[in-house]
Amino acid sequence: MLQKVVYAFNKQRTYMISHTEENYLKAIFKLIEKGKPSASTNGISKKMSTSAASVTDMLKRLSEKKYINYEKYKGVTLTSKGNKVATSLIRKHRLWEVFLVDKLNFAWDEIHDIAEEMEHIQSEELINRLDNFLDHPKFDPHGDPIPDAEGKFTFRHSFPLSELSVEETGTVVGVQESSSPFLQYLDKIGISLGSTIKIIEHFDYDKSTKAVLNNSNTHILSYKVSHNILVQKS
Amino acid sequence: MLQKVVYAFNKQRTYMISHTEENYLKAIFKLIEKGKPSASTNGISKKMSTSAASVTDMLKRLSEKKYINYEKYKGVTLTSKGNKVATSLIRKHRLWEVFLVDKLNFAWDEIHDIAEEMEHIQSEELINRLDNFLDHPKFDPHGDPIPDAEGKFTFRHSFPLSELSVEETGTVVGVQESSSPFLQYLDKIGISLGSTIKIIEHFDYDKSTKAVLNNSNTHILSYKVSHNILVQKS
DNA sequence: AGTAATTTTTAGACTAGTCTAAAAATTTTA
DNA sequence: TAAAATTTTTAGACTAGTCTAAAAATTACT
Repeated sequence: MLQKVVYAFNKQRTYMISHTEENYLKAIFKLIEKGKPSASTNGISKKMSTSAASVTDMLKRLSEKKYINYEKYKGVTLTSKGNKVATSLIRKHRLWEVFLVDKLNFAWDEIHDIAEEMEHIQSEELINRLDNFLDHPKFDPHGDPIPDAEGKFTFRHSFPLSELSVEETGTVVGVQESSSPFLQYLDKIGISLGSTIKIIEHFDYDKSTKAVLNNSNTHILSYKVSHNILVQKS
Repeated sequence: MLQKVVYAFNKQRTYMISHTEENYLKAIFKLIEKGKPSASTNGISKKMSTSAASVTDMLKRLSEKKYINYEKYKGVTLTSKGNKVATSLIRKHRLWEVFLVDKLNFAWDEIHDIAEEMEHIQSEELINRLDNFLDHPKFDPHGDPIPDAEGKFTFRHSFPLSELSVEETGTVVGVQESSSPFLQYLDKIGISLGSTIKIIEHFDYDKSTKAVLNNSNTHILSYKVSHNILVQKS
């Protein structure tokens, strides 16, 4: 009984958000970002590679701590407190990615896992100095927007290459997937941020696309590829 | 029973050293570094701010995993495997400290806690690129040597200012304590790495020292201060 | 609307790390 | 060298995070 009291005291005294809690909040943020009004237990479970039971456990904790709005069997949304944590984590992640590419010359397919660890370093001062050191970048090496210290994202209209019309030319401004195999494939065929792509033809049969890259080579791109490349009309 | 088997399997499959285990190894390294032949449970407990019981628990685990040589009631030493982990951690810590000061312009009293988190980022490639980016520094902002990728430290003969003889002049090459209050005190009286200090007198009574800093101001330094400043004869 | 399928939650177990209190071993001291 | 002091270990509890299996709730489908 005495022990219980002591533990309760320590809990209050040393209260801090854990890496795991942060990761769950980021996962929820990303699920909702994709347009859905709320995140489901199974959706979070998939994104986090944990069991649904673990997710339910964590949702209870996060709700208790006011990071999320949660009612049993209904989906979850972030409170403004939770949103702040998630946005800050994304800011850190993307700034570190810029650091890794711009300063340490990593390739864009090597940085995700490292940034995944670095985003948990707890120091606002550090991140603001880093932001300054990197000249306040607005987008990371995959073209994703970097929120500012207040959590505001720079909006940029872009859409998948698969939706660009025949005869039109687009400029690559981002990718929807950050996996090494995908990015290495883009490297191999010469696509990077800033590349121009002109659509020759969309094939209905398998949704593949014939396109001219950087005014030189012609390639057939599968739907899986064209759908994950984000462009702006140019 | 079935569960037990599954857990054992996962344990093997996902084996990685934890942050906590790393921190204990570093603590043991630092205790032994100070000249003692082995580290005691109480010594580790003090350095880690955990109970002696927790230390004993951890020693069993670390021994099981071959990071330390441990016999009940005897002190512990690091195996070469454990030494490698500790040295690598110190390398990471000190390189990040250089980054924080040289690139992000932090003061030397603000960096310890941040580096304490950054040292756990797991990527040899990252550290080697960082080392390169920083031009292979041999000492960190507190004057401590940075081991190279093979774990070798650059040796430099230095000793506490309190042991410098009267009339002799020394150059500050390091500090034995990294706490903010101590480093800020040094800032205030104008002592940094490279400063010169000439001893005027050592007072036996309280072991304080009268000295001339950088050929200008004369100060009385307490033993606590002079003992934590490392110098070379100049 | 009622059953089937799916999703979510609960129950209970496990690990890594932590603690306090008490027991055991070692070291110090008279 | 025997008692006292100190150190170390054990015993048992607690939290955060994880799991599987089973129960409960919701959604989908005749």
